[in-house]
Amino acid sequence: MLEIKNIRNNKDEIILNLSKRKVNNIKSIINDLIKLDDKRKKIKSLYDNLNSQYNQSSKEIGINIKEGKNSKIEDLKKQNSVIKEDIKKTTEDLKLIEKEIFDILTSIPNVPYKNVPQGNKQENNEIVFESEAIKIENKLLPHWDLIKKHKIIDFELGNKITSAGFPVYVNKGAKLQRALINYFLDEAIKKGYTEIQPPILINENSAFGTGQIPDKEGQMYKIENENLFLIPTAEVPITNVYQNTIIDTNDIPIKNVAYTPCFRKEAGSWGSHVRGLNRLHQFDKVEIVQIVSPEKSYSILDEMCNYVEELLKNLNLPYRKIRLCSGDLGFTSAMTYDFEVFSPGQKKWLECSSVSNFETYQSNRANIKIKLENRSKVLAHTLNGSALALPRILASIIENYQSNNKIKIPKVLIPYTGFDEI
RNA sequence: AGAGAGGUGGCCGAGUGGUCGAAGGCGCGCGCUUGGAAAGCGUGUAUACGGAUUAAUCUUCGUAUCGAGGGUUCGAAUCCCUUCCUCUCUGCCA
Repeated sequence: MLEIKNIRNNKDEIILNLSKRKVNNIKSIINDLIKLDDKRKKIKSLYDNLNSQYNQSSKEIGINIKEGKNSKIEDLKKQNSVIKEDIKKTTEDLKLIEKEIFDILTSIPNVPYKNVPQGNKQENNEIVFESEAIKIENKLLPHWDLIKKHKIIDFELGNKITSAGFPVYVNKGAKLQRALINYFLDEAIKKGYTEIQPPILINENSAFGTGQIPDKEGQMYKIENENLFLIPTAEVPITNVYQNTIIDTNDIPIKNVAYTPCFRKEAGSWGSHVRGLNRLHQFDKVEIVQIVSPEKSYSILDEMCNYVEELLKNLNLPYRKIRLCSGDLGFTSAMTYDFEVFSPGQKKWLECSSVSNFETYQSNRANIKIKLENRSKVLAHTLNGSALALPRILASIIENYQSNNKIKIPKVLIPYTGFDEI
């Protein structure tokens, strides 16, 4: 959620950058918002003054009771009963306008960073890097055929015990999955991230804090009668660990990593692009999260991207790095890089990581601040990235490492799998 | 799940209707002291919003907040209701 103060101070810049997104009438929305806020300030002043008067009278009544001046007391009480009516009315007005402002603020997406390319189409995304040596051989099988052939993932079994989109990893498939998780966790720890094992159910407050609700509520599985959601990503619990905290500047940056399963309804998804491991309702992901000071967040975004790239290089998978255009940018993100691995069996790119800077959009909702040396507090910048999401990495490994009747295991994973081929 | 107890500032803890945003202690910051440190002394130490001030921070005044929400009262940390959470005992269970 944007800060109203920031909107007031940098109105033109915000309108300019927000208009890169497909938000209708952004200029008039912002202008109306500022008018509403002006009104709010006036009402707040009135409210404060009335309460001040009321408190003063109440104090005087107390003093008069002690001194036994009964005649004055009745006058003061009468006076207060009049003020009380005004306070009631003003309180209602204040609540109403605060709600109105809040609703507008939560409906505005994050402001794209200045160097986010503008556009609403896929081709407006900027390919920052693309691996060369990509195998395009017709004999290469898609991963769903290889999976069946080698019996490492069973989709029908998942259908039986749950429903579509919940595969069962079997035998070496399960071991490979576990190897990837451990490898990703260990690498992140080497880079200074602290491992966290969070709950995979979150409450409404946490879902609001990172921006899943109200915007993406329909994408999450909700637990009936509990007001809890299954996490769509570890970003939610990990970032919300710091909700309502003021972090000392010496404890910045905060770097956390977590492995969790992730659950997404993916409502409206259908067709060939959901085949095999391409899109699942439950999948595993290792997520890195940083909470940093505002002036450093973009260099940290680069640092996180470099880390993700390093993983992809170590796995020796063809990949590309994409700077998302304004139209593809997530609601809460100011700037996002996507990483895609190549699937030679499908002859297409698969998104396997998304690294984003949310600037203060999440920290304003979740109330995460940094206390600076001079005792002032600023909203922190939050960032997160998949490092990495498993299924498409797995698909890419299976397809890229296929040969004859085998699938080789990437070198870096062998210590984790204990076998070098499937 | 049943019975009981309880939720107060970074932490501990006092406060059962009146000037209480809250005693006292610990911790931490700053200053004095010291060759340096400890001790000692002094002083400061919540958050949000609004006003004044500022480039901004700081500062200052006002308002709100003692788990959350509502109620009683001129006045609520204190009384009442609802709700969430924690602890102890009993039950169940990986």
